[in-house]
Amino acid sequence: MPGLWRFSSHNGKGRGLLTLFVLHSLSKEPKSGYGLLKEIERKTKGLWMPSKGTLYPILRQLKDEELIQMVEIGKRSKNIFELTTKGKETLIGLREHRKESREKLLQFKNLFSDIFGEDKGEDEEDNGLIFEIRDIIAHLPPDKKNQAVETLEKCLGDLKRIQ
Amino acid sequence: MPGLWRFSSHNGKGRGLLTLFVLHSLSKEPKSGYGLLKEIERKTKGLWMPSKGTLYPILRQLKDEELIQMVEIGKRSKNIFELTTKGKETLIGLREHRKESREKLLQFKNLFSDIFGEDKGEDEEDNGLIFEIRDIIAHLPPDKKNQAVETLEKCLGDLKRIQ
DNA sequence: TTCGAACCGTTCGTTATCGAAATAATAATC
DNA sequence: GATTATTATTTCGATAACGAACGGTTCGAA
Repeated sequence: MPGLWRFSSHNGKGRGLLTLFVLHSLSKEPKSGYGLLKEIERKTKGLWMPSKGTLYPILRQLKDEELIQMVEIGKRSKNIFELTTKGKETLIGLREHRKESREKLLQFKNLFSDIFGEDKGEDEEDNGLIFEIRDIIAHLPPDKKNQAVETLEKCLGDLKRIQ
Repeated sequence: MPGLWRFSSHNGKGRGLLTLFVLHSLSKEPKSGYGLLKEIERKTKGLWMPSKGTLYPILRQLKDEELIQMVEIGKRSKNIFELTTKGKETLIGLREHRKESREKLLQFKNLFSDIFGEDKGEDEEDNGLIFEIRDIIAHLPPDKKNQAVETLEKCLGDLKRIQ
C-alpha cells in the first residue's frame, strides 16, 4: 500500500527513511543537522546524500512534534539536537517494523536482480553468512559479547590478509 | 549526490526505479499500465505498490520521449505498450548502472542494520566490526571470494560454539 | 591578514509521488 | 437481466523531496 521506504508509527503518521535515521542517530548521540548529513554521507560512502532542503524541514517538524529538542547552540551557530522521551518512544515503535523492513529489502533486492540480470550465487552466499553472523551476535547474552568481538576481530584479520 | 534510487541515463536525464522497471518489464513483453502495477505487486508480494497517479504520467512521458509506444488497444479498452528501439537503447544504457545499484543496495542494507540492529545501545564495537567485514568482502576480487566465504563460515562456526 | 575550505543553516522554485475519487468497460455470479 | 467484482485509465489537490543559491561562521594555512 505505501511507498517503498515509508514506515508507519503507532499514531498512524508515515515516516520516511531519513526521519527514521535522524531519530536513530540522535538516540545514540546528540548532534547538529549538518552532523547528521555528514554521518549519512560517511556511512553510505557518499552514495546517499539527502538534500538539506529535505533534512532541515524534517528537523523542524520533529521539533514541533517534540520528538527532538535543541540542547544547546554550540560554536559555529550549530544547533545541537537530542531525542526527547517522546522521541525515544516513537523510535522504539518505529523499530518494531524491523521484520517488515527486512522483507522490503529482500523484495527490493529481487527486483534489482530481475532488472539488472542474474548474478546468483556470487554475492548471495557471503551476504547470507553475514546476516547469520549478525543475527547470532544480536541474540548473544551480554557476558559472551567479549568472546564474540574477539572472534570477529580474528575473522577481520584473516580477511585483511586475504585482501 | 542524488537521491537514493535515481539513475542517470546517458542523456543526463535522471530515471527513478519505477521508470527503470517499466522499461525492463516492457522489454520482456508488452503490457498495460495496470498489468505493470499488478506485476510489481505480485513480484514484491504487495510490499511496493506505486500509485497509479505515479505510473500513468510516467507512461505518458515515456511515450512522449518515444521510448515506448502503444501497440494496440485490447479488450477492456486496455492500452498495451511496448518498447521502441530507442527505448531498448535507453534500457541498455540504464543497465550499465548495475554496479552502482548493487553498491547502493549494500549501503542501504548497512543503514538498515544500523537502524534496526538490536537496540542494545552499546553495540558500537561489533557493529563497527561487521561493517568493516562487509566492506572488505564487498571490495574483494572475485577470485578471492571462496577464501572469504571459508573464513566467514569458520567465524560463524566459532560464534555458534560460543552461543 | 587574507584566503580558501569546511562548517552550519535558510529559502524557494521545481519536480516527484501520493492517494483518493471519478469514470467506464468487461467478466463473473446469481 | 441485474448486480457485483475486476480490470483499466484519468484527474487533481496535497505532500515530499530535491537542488541550487545565499548568508553567515570558524579554522588553518599561506
